Amino acid sequence: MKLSVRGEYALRALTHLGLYYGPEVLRIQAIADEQRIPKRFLEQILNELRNGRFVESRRGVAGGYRLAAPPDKIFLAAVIRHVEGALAPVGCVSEKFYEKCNCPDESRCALRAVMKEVRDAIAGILEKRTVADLVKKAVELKNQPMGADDFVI
Amino acid sequence: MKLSVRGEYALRALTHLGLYYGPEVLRIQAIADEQRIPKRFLEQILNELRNGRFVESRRGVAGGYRLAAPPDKIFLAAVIRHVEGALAPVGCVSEKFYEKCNCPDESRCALRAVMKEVRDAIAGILEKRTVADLVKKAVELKNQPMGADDFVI
DNA sequence: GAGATCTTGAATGGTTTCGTCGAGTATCTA
DNA sequence: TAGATACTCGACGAAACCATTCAAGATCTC
Repeated sequence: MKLSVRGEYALRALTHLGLYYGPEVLRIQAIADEQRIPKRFLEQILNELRNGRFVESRRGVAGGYRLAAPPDKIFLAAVIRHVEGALAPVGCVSEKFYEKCNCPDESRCALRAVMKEVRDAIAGILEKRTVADLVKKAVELKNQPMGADDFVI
Repeated sequence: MKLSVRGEYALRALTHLGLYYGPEVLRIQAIADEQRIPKRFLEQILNELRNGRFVESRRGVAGGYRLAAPPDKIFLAAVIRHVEGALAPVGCVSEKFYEKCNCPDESRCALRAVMKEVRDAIAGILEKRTVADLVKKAVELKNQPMGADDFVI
């Protein structure tokens, strides 16, 4: 039940932009270098995020991207839905990207109930979390000494 | 963040087998017909479930499949992990199918914390739910009148 | 022994994913 | 105004994956 690489890159790029949130823009090359994301692929992803109004861009010599809203207004659920579609593990319990499944009788599908539970749990987390949370965490982690083992939540 | 069709078919087949749990076996054709799953594909899936010891089989004229354990001992998390791998949305927070990601510094990855939260939520549900829960739900839904609207959890 | 059904390993075609490319457009600076 | 830089758009390609199928063999019951 994987988040796509595209989705992951989108979130990492937004986190990076969140770290530098302000009037200035960051160049794609800079984000790509820092986050080790292929530049041309990142171009495509940022363009899509611009379409979703998560970022805004400026062309030209001093061009680049920046967040289109404050980090605490950009919910992770919205980003993931925009970039890759439903959060729900099966289409028929998706509230925003409903897709009929092929089971014989959807109104009698036992699996649906459990999958709705999973969908609600995922949405419950991602609809609360924002880019600000990621930024805060990134700053925390940046400031902790090297060599720390796996952190715990 | 989709469950694959394979994973879904596996769970539906197990639910069906759970409905008829007992010493007798069900033929693949019967499960396929009832659940509208392509027979040859289902053969492959059941074989994999047999490898994971979720079902057992008997060959020959009276051949077929049945659950290898009581329905309330077959956890959905175990099934999904067997059939399609990690529950976690990103490999680097998977506890059972760890995969390094490509971010620059995993120990400083802000996204990991949120994705671990999501992983824990998904696992929290699926490690509690069993095939017995699906069977119980299936029986409930079967016994309710036609025409009922979307059920609620 | 025939027929029915599982078993194994491989194959196929379509789709998706990840990533790239070329050319165009816009903007800024010298 | 020209050149440089960076965004924008639409398309492309390889690889991987997914959903599904196939052929032949093994097993079991009647």
